[in-house]
Amino acid sequence: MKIEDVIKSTTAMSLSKKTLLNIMYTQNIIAESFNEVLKQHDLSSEQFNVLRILRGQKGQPANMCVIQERMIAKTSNTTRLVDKLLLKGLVTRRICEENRRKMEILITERGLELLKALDPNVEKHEEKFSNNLTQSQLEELNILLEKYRTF
Amino acid sequence: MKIEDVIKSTTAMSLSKKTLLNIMYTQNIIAESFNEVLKQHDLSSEQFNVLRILRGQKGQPANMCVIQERMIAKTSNTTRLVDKLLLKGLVTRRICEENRRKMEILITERGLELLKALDPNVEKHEEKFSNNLTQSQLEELNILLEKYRTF
DNA sequence: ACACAACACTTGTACATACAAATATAAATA
DNA sequence: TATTTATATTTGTATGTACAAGTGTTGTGT
Repeated sequence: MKIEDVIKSTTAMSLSKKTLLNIMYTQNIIAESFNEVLKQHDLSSEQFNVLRILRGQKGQPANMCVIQERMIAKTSNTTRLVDKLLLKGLVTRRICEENRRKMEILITERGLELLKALDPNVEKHEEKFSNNLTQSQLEELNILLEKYRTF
Repeated sequence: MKIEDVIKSTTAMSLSKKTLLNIMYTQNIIAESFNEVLKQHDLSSEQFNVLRILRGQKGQPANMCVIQERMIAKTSNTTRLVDKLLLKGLVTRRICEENRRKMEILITERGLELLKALDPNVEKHEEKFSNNLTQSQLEELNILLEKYRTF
């Protein structure tokens, strides 16, 4: 479906605007699909993101700054996301003794199990969109997006 | 900046995942830039979107369904967005007499003036990102995104 | 040692989203 | 006509985001 049809635009629009809307809308479609995957496990995509980062630490605790800088949405409120994960028993949080300003966040066994259960569906979700493009088209898309961002 | 550096990824990831993250992140950058443009006028991007749709009606009232289906984020809560715009005097709302279930939303003179004042900045915002790509690269990007969405 | 800035994180408030349930009106059907 | 179904919109609750202000801890300069 062309982006013009998506927003039922009647008048012509510039290529710049069209491209921008196309990216915004595509992200929206991806996000909705991802939420669908996570819904059955009562997890938001942002909570999943935090868990994914913590698993990547491989046993090492992560403090709030580290989580923050690895998030895709850099302005997420990490404190509140971790609060929610704590309530669900998916992470632990304790004060870092070397620097009492910092927090040490760790993913629990239960958190790891949840991610493991989600893995196949997450992968399916990621590949679903790429299926209609060849490897070189995907590479081209990545290059174009990266260029688009650098102004 | 490559997407791997953005999320400080240490391990390799599939091209599918990389592409998906690239789109998500690019949207985030666009959204932040747009908020910057709107902030000085105390408008959120979603509120702007509603106003933009209403201007497109060219004097014809729009009901909630029409607004909803033209939004980029299809799950926005239109009622509350219109509530906010009403408080600011940027739109009017009245019950449609032909079908009392429907609402007739119209942009006010003040709303039109606000959009007019924003137009140059919005256009600058849209073109800022496209500047590093040629026309044919932009067209290619649009084609790839559209393909990416259709699975 | 003391004052002060910098850092790491939390909290408050307003706004927006996601989803389900509720309300009101119109259309369809028996 | 009465009942049911569909349509259009609103409302409630939980979650997340944006931004600014607040709290506690550490580092720096005098």
